[in-house]
Amino acid sequence: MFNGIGPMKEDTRQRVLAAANALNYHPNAIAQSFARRRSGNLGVVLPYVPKVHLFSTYYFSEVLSGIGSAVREKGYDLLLIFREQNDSGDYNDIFRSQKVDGCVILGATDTPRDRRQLKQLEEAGHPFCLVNQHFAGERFNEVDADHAGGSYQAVKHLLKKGYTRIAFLNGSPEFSNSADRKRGYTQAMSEVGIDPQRLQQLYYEGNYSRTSGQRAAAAMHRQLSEIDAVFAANDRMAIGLMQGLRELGFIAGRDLAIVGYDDSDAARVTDPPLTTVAVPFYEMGRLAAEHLLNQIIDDAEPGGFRIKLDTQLVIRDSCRTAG
Amino acid sequence: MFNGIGPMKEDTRQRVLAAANALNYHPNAIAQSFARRRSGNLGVVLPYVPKVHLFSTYYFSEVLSGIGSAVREKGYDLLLIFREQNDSGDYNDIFRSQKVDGCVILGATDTPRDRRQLKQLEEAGHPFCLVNQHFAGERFNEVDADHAGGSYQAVKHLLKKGYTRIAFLNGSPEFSNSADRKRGYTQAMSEVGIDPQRLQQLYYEGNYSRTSGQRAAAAMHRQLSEIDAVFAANDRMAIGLMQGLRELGFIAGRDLAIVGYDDSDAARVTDPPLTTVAVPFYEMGRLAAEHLLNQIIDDAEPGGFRIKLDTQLVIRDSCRTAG
DNA sequence: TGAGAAAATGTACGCGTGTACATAGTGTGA
DNA sequence: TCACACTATGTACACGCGTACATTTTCTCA
Repeated sequence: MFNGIGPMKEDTRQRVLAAANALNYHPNAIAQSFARRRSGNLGVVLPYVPKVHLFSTYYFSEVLSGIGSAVREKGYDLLLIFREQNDSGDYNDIFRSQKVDGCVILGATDTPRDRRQLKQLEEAGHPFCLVNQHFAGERFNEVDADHAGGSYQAVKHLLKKGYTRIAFLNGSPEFSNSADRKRGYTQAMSEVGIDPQRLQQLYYEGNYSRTSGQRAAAAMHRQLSEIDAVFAANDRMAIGLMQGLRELGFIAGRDLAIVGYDDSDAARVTDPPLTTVAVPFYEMGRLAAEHLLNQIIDDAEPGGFRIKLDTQLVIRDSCRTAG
Repeated sequence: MFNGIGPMKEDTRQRVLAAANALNYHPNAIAQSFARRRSGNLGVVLPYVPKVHLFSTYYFSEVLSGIGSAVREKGYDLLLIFREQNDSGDYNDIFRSQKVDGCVILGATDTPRDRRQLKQLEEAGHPFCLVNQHFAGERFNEVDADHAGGSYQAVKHLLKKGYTRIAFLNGSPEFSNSADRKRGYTQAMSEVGIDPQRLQQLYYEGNYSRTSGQRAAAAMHRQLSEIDAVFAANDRMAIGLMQGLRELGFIAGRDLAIVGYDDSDAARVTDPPLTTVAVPFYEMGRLAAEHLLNQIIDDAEPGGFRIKLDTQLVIRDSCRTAG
């Protein structure tokens, strides 16, 4: 009735609208969904660990806002789906009940399990899009950021300032962007002739949490004489690291340089303010939802889409030591 | 068919289940919603200012996680609804399309406009619950925290440490919790005999953003000789204030004491760490969704519910000056 | 063993919309 | 003016499930 298919006499149109108004008629979205066999919902999948709240609030809320903005413009609604890690159920469950027409997936990991499940989704023809995650060898829809480039910039900056003994505190390796950052770091370091074996000594690993950064401080402390800078894979770890080191008597920005990653709100409020790499999370969410909905609604983007946005170094005081 | 109404022979039950499995049958959630005239969705309304991302990430993501946890347990889904401030459309629009059976409303303001719209919702019989907001004189469902008490504790703590010239940096007055905090502050100050007129001189107002805290620093600077402590209505403003003051040469925790509010992640990472008031946001979200769903699903809680949780002072270094 | 009650199962209809198709209307050119 | 094409409007059915109610079976107690 209001589907706008076929032209209509303007007069009739007005009369109907008036009547609808008079009767206080409002189309029932569920009945519409039912009839056109489409939910009008876009799912957003978030990793969910019971009791542990979102591990990176900044990242998720930015992406979510971006998705929300795109979704609103397309007249879709946004269904939030928390996915438990231990879930025996796979991504397909999300689509089974047909409550969503497509999914933006956040926090997918490049593990055999997730890979398999995503492949199943693809084979079942369910539209989805990965954000901030790249699956090499697959043709999944994805919106990623150039983390290799961002890391390269960050490390290059440290090198330019004269630091050479640059440790790398990476996050969980199951995320593709961890590998990306490692690549950027390695490239920058290799270019100035630092050999791979040395790089191994400079490598630390956390899990992107502040606590893991703090823990790394202790480990780093043992070889602190051989380190004059640290590049951390996200701001939270960088901040934890700063705190941990401070407790051991080492001040970031004075005794050694620290660079973070994400340019989260927190990076501005630390002491000293954190040099970091800005990632356009909002825009990434927006683009992911936009393109995915194009695909769903208009059958556009037949080949799918793989977008990679630029990152940008933001220089603050945490890398301004004597060096 | 699978509604579980009426008993069934166990044998039949098994056979049907087996068949369903064999045919890879999955009930269609939309058809179910349609038939039982219930969406199975709980809406969560977030204030949305285009281009400006969520103004208090910590608060929203905590509440959202809590809601998510309750919703999951009840077999409901979570529909995110961004509400533009200038929206001519009212809260009723959310229910018109019947995509949600109820709503948790975040960031409602105690303004005539919002009040009127909420009253309309109530009259229309649409279940909803306010979080972190109290409407005096109404019987709306709500889950609030004891902000008057929290503020009272905070200020009392400062007084006990010997500070008496305590300024109050409040947030936007249209939120009821701003008034609550003011009340707690005023009570604590009055109890030690500080007269109302003096309190007016000590009153500042921001809008809960970090920038507004930073701006307040300039204003405060003019009468800094008469201030030895500041109680800020949230952490973000407290942090902005600390930064602003630092630029003017005044260090929190050394030259004057600062207490924030929320116990957000950021409070732990500032220098010095921020004394603040912890609010159980996660629990609040959880309770709101839980009780609201009880009301919706089981017709429970006939009189509605009004819950108020305790807050707790968390003492860190930002209020440890000479005082 | 039979009648009546209770439990189990089967059946048909309705929910509110989209859509394909049938029908009525309008316009154009010979 | 008639035939034809094209456009506007009207109609009926399907979507996949819940549910009320009709029907059949089982059970109970006399």
